[in-house]
Amino acid sequence: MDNWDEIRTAFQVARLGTVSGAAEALGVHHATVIRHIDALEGRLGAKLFQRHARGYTATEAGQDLLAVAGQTDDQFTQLASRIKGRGDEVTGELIVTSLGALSPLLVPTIADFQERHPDLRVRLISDARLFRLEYGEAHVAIRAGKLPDQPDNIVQPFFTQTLKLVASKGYVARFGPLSGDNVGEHRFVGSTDETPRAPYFRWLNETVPTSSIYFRASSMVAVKEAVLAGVGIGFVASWDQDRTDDLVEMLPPLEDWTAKIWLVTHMDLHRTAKVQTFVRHLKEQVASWPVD
Amino acid sequence: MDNWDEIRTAFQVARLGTVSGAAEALGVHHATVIRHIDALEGRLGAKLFQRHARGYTATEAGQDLLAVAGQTDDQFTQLASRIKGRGDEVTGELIVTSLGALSPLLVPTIADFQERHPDLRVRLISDARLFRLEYGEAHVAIRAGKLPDQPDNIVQPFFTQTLKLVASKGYVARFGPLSGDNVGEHRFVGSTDETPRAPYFRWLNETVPTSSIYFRASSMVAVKEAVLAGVGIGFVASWDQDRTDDLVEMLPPLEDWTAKIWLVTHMDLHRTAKVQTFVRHLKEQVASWPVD
DNA sequence: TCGTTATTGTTCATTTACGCACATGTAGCT
DNA sequence: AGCTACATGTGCGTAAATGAACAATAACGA
Repeated sequence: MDNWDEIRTAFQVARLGTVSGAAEALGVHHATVIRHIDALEGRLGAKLFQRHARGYTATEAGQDLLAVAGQTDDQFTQLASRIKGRGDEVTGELIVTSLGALSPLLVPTIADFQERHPDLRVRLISDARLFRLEYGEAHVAIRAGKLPDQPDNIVQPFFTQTLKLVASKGYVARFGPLSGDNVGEHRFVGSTDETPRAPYFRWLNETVPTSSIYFRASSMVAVKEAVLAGVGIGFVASWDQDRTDDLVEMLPPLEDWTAKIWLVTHMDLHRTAKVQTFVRHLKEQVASWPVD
Repeated sequence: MDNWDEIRTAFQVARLGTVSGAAEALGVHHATVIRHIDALEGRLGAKLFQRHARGYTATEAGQDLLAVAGQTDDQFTQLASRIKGRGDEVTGELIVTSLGALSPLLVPTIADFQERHPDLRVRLISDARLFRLEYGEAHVAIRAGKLPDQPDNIVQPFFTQTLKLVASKGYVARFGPLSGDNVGEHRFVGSTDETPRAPYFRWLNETVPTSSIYFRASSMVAVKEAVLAGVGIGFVASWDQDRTDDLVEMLPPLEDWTAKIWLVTHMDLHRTAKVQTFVRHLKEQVASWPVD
């Protein structure tokens, strides 16, 4: 049963009773309708209609087709309106992938968004591996660093995160302050990555001898916990430092210690209302984030 | 949502995940598949798939289409097998139109046929007006006289009915026998039709003065009843005369008093198993009819 | 790291399907 | 009877959809 268009043509003929009427309804020439019917009947090896001067009368097979194709027509019409409508409404599932460290900022914002759109189910995923927007793994990604130029991705600046080199009060009480010439006497918390992309970790690698890095973690959450535990001196986002009064700044901030955070969407989904609305909401809410 | 073929193409892409796979499944070139998808998405104003090097991933809209078109595909497949299969089985409805007078012979034969095919519903219709096979009003028609040459009708001889000019015993006791020269003294039963097509009624019109026809009826059933009631002399089928011993033959049979009975089917339905089986059954059973 | 394979995407020639015009036939109405 | 309106059916030229070939890119494995 290949060629669904011929079924659709036969459906209109069965429904209207004439080739001419079906042709008008379908917006094609009546010769085309006749050809479709002939081809379909030939392929099925059965007559769908009895032909006469007043029109086409459906046989039992034709009436069967009428019933089946009628349902199909309804379902396709509903499908089309669903698809057309879905682009304008914020429902279904929204998949956001983000740096795990941003969760404390992101989750309340998402919760607020969900408050405004109760029908929206949200999945917030954070993982070591990169989720690929072009495979449909997520609708919106929040990423750091300048991304490899994925041509189908739409990248826009979200905010700039300032990091501070901090340590716990307990650490300072034990090891003292940090200055330009006593680096070797201090303990640091760094990244597990040998060649980190983040500029502050690269600054750490260049400035601090490997032997002074006593703790390595793969996530910024773990880094912060290590610093809080007094393991050593490490980088913590400025907004994250503000959430506790146990962390003291060990050096004045440098230019390199800023991380641009990007908002990434896939081209195909970017203009949908769901993504658009969420992105707009993120940009509005970021103004109230303590990130500058 | 016009162009169901594009939906079918999109369905295969959503199902298989790649354009190439869909193209192979559909038996078309992959360029065609891409064009269908692009056209469909353009018309819907929404993306059905996210394109990447590994294939096409269905968006929510594409998954919706996959579900709907999957059902459609199943239904169409079932429809096709039903239509193909239906031609080979004797089920559903069989509509037979016949001369009302033949019912006593026809009904037992149809009942026997129905015994062999229990799933068959039968409608036997007899009416003054002609039921038209080309409008699907009946599958099989049993008709008398040579029909106007309907090109789409398949006409085959069924049997030849011999009529006899008879009267009731009561009539004979009262009016005496009929001979060539006492026609004017007798009473006759004729047709309501001014110019009857049946040759025996035309013989009656030519031989008997109009004033001698005391009873006119439109159906042969009524004619027979009138004759039985002693109203006059009339034509009754020979097999019908045999069913009672109250009717006596008034004149020896003439050549003109035979009526050819035809079996008529429509071209489009003639080769279906239902019609074929029924026609074969009729021809087998007519041998046991008392019509010669 | 470099082929290999399996994808998508684009251009151009060709086939196929379409629309047009005309013929034909039927039903209904004056 | 004849006229009108509406239906199916058919041949032909054209436009649109298709297929083939090629390009490009990404994932995979040795």
